Amino acid sequence: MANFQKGKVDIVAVAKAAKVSPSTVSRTFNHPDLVNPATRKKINKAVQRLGYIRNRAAQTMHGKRSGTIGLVVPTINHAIFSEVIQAFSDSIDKAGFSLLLASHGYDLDREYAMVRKFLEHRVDGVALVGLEHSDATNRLITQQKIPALAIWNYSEESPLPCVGADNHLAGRLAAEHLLELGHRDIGLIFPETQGNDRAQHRLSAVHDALGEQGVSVPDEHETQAPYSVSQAKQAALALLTTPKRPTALLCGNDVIAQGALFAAQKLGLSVPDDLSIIGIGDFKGSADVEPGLTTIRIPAENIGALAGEKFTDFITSDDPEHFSIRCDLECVARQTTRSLAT
Amino acid sequence: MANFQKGKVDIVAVAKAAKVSPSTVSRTFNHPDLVNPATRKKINKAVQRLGYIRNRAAQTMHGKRSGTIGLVVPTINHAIFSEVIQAFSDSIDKAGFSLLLASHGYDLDREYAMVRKFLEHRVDGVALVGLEHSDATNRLITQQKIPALAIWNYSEESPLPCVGADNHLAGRLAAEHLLELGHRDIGLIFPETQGNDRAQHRLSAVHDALGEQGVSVPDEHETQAPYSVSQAKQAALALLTTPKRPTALLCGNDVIAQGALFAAQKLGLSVPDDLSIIGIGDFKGSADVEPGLTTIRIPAENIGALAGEKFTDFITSDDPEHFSIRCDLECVARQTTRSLAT
DNA sequence: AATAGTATTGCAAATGTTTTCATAAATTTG
DNA sequence: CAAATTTATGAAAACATTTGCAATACTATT
Repeated sequence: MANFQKGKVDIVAVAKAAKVSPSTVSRTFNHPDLVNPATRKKINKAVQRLGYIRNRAAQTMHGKRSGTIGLVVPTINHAIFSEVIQAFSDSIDKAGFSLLLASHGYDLDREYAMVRKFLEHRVDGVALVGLEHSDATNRLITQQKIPALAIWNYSEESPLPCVGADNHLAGRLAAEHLLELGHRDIGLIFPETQGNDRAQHRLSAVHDALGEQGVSVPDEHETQAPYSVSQAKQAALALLTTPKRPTALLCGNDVIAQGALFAAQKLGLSVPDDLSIIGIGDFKGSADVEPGLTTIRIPAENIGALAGEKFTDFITSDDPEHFSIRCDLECVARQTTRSLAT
Repeated sequence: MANFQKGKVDIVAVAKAAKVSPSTVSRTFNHPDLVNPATRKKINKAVQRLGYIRNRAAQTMHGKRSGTIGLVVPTINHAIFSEVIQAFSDSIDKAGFSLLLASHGYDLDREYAMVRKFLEHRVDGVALVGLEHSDATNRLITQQKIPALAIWNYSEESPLPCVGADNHLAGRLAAEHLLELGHRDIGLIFPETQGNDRAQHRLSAVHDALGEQGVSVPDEHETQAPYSVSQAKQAALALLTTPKRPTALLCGNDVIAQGALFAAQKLGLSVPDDLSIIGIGDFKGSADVEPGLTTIRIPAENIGALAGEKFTDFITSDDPEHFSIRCDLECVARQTTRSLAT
């Protein structure tokens, strides 16, 4: 039972089955208050019986919203972003939107391609991670007048509305924490900053903060590692076996910090007695490592949820007003850092 | 420059600008070989100048594929699935498809709702995680004749084509590894199995394998924890402080195993000397923990990539043929397990 | 009971594309 | 050079909806 013969079930099939006009069926969905309750019941029964499912493509063509939001992230499978995606997804789902997701692997040209693809699907908005995008992308967004949003980063100068944290501040907080604890020989492990403004902002702020206290980082104590525990571990192993080992490691994010922690353990160094380690991010799990990782907490869930909420508001509002939100950062001192002053 | 006045740019605007008919513009996109190269050039120039972007909604309405595939996962932000999502996304992207993503938090009714939502968007296929779905979902899929695929699990009896690993086997392999090492007092930490056939299959296979060797697990050595490092750590702490501590812990997955590892470290137990720990999954990072986690490797990337490839093939093929693929498992012995036989 | 509303429904046009069919132009063939 | 192909283009119908407008039926008012 259900699903009539082979034919497609569209709104006119339903109309026929309920002995009304297609317009009335359409109205039952879109303006139920305009149709007689009795008729509505008939129609719903027909819908049920035929297994009719609305066709958003047809609606979209008509100028209605598509009900989709495109999100383009650097990568999906790094703890960093998967939390934001989850929160964002849940949040827009509440407002009835579906998520189109794509990743570009830190390649801004691919990011452009993804945004284009989403525009073909007539998404109601595009959310991007970070503030650094190709000119082509920016042009595309303004030209097509598509609602756009930058997630994860916050900056006053952002051309796009944004919801996120100030990465300069994140870097500064991390540096200041170590400085306060008396560290002067500080090693730095950051990812490639090209096309990654998060990392870039953090790193430059770290240098600024250290510089203000007259601390400089020798070249052999500053190294690069991608956001991968194993590669960060390798990089940290190299750094920690240089002649004059630093007393603290400041890492571009928690994944790297975790790698550094494992490297230290591998070398038999006691953390935090022989070496302090601080990360940035406070990802799921950072609290649970042994010892618990000291880090600058970036509220990923908050950011994702807030971004989704504000963005859908923006999209559905008649007179949308611009917004940008700076989410608060916090230094979470756990067990991987300690004061040198003893 | 570019973007003419305020008006919408559609295919007829382009046609007008290039002084051809809309049909020709459409053909330029869909069957370029049928149109004169000179005309094509004119049209492309017009497209460029007007900033025209094709409208897939209109195409879809016409019966063309929407170019989207819906993927419904339990959660996005657990390492378990984020890797599969990443690989699947990349894989279908190569075939020109976009990913609609949703999560249901292990609630099969929400899964149904998500699938429905995707059908409204006229996705070209739906991929689900696992083999256990609500009747409503199964009915919906067959009724609507939508290509569907189960990812992550493999089973002969699956009503849906599937690409994944045999979780029974995974559980069995883990149990056998511990048995071979001589362990008889084995603790089990698994997530709630309700609505999670992966966990359920693994757990029942573990019991079977242990039972075959006459090993049984006392109630106080079998506990539940969700896929969360911190909660697993709590559960493990409780389990490890029972009067007669087991010599080995078999964990439902690597996240739990990692939590167990941290718990052991917190209690001052040496792994693997005082306690062996084995996980299931081999997630990113499992190799890098200190000590490296012994686990049953489930090739998430492979599964995601293969699933995407086969599924898009299936969808685009004229005479699609059914497929199901069982991905190989492997016991990766690292440093968290050791033999009791000394 | 006639008038003015109001509630309910249907008709038809519009949305942006693709594709079939027909036509015109160019090219090949005998 | 005429006939037969082939190539290139356009006209129009079709796809599944929504919505403004018009028509009808019903209710309330005097």
